[in-house]
Amino acid sequence: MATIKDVAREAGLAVGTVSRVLNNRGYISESARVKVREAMDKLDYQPNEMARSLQKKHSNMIGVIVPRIEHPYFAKLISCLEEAAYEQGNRLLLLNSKGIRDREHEYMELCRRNRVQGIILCNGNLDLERSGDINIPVVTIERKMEGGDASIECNNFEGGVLAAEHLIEKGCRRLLHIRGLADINMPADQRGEGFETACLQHGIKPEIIHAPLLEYQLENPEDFFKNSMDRIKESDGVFLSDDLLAVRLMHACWTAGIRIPEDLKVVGFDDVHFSSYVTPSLTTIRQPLREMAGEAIRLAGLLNRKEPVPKNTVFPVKLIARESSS
Amino acid sequence: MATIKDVAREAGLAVGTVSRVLNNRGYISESARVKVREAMDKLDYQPNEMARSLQKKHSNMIGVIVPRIEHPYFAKLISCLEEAAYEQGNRLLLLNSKGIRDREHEYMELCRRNRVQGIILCNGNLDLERSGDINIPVVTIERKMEGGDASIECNNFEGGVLAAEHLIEKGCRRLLHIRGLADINMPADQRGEGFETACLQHGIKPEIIHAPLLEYQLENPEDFFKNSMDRIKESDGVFLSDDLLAVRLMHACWTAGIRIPEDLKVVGFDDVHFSSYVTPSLTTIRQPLREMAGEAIRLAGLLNRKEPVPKNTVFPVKLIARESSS
DNA sequence: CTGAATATGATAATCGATTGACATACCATT
DNA sequence: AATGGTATGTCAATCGATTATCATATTCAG
Repeated sequence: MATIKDVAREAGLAVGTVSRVLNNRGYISESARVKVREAMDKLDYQPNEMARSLQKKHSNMIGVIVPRIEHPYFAKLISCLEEAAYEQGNRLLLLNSKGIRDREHEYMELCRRNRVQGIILCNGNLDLERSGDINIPVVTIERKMEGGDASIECNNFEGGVLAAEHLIEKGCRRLLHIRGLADINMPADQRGEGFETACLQHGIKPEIIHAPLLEYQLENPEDFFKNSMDRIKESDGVFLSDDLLAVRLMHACWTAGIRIPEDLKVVGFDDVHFSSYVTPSLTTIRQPLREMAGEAIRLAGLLNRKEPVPKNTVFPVKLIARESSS
Repeated sequence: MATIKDVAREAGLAVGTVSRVLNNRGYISESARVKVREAMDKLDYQPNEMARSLQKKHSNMIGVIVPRIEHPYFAKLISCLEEAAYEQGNRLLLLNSKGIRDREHEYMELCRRNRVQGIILCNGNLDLERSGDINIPVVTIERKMEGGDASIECNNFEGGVLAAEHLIEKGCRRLLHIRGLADINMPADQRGEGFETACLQHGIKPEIIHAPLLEYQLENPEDFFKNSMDRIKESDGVFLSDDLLAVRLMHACWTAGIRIPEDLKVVGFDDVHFSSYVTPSLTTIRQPLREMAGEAIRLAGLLNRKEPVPKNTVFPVKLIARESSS
């Protein structure tokens, strides 16, 4: 493949001049620009990013570590991150930790080996002390981590409040909250807190069911709903901590003959891809993922340039009313 | 960050020896190995992959270009690709073309700039001639491309046949096929061919509706199903060219009071994440994505080493019977 | 006409690792 | 004692770009 020297020779210019054209630095005449561009086209030249990164001491990549690519929430998040990275001239090095601690740690080191500009860490389980000495900016999304440089989350508490108020407004009085049980303290736990708080303010004491999750999914959906069905039947409005859980509940209700929304109104959280087209379509709390992803990438860039950034940014959420609570 | 020289100094060895330990090449004593490992740990050394890639003339990355990350089919595919890449020591450079021709082409060049080992091209629209002179292996998945070095697909035709036979076996006689209309000739078109062929063999002439797609999704679902509802009502079994389409059909049927599976049996294609838990759960044709992804990564590696590979590999499909056709 | 601004060339160092050539040891065998 | 395998050191080139320095040449304004 052609190198910058080939381009210089072809254009009849010095290597330094070509480099200045490429990086738009110093004095360059229009004629030089044209000559370089023509030579590049003729030789089908693409600058070697490896060499550039080596010289610049960092690549143009951003490492993204998620626990599950296929999960619709993460799929959406990755999509937003890719778009944001593209806009800011960065690339995504996508790494799937599968919630495996060792894998997550291994991927952090891999990011260092590749001299990424920053690491976006989504949820996951990484313990703090092991990654304390990483000298690459770490931005977390929807996850607490003391070792991180910046964290981004949505207003989970407010989301719970919105869900409660919506259900109450729709006439529900026997409220239930089903929350996924993660192994460490996550910002998402605040969803339930907000829900409870709002319920109590309206004089309602909600039921709460903890659902054991494995890699962000129910371990055994059939058993879980079978065991919980009595309590579900006693309620007329339920808020689930994520849309995946909500859709599974709706399926269990369909099987059990509980009609949604007539018998039971359902509100989820996240507003993932399928939420708008499942049957019935799902009322949910939407996280502004596009904005959150954009901010994460932006902060990673700022941190890379040693500029100060806010330690924690909270984005507003919005209730999207659909059929499941109409 | 520590360099190989620092490690050599710390271990009291020469740079060459350290390099040989790192790359497991030539003669190395156990004591040298230990000393190097200890020095690496002490200095928290991570080899600079940029420097390595520059020297080796290719990175350890594989570029993956998809038209939509968030689409559940691609999310699953990306997940499988990441896993396969991990197993073979490669990383994923994830690029979302959004079906935009220029973006896809831009991303191909970006892959060249990053000296990726290979490019996995999923569906998408890239025209052939523009990428003919790419000197990086290109493996396509579910997509025809003359310029590609290898293509991988599932047995789409057979999938259509399985769908038809399943519906007929379940007692359906008024069969319908709704297919997404892509702008170029894709392997997925064979799904409909297989369906038709099998129907005709059983003496049934299926109805066919073409659904206009935009970026692998219905442009206007409400209008589409409103306009098609009469023909849908006349049938008792429908095969859709993908699960996303199938779920939207099920929603439209729910709205229109058509019961699934009692009034209409539904079969989709792909077996994406939600297919097993939507209401009702969706009978579908499963592509062996894990195997297809593994093969794609494997072929990219072989091609990179100039080894011969099969030009086209077709994987078997399997019908997964669920509630929507029971 | 002179000095400043503009434009480019030539050259070399640098980023961090790989690799090969060559030299030099220390062991075992035979 | 000679031979050959094992283990390592030294040194230098290389990958492809960036960047700084210094030199040179042109152009233009005052």
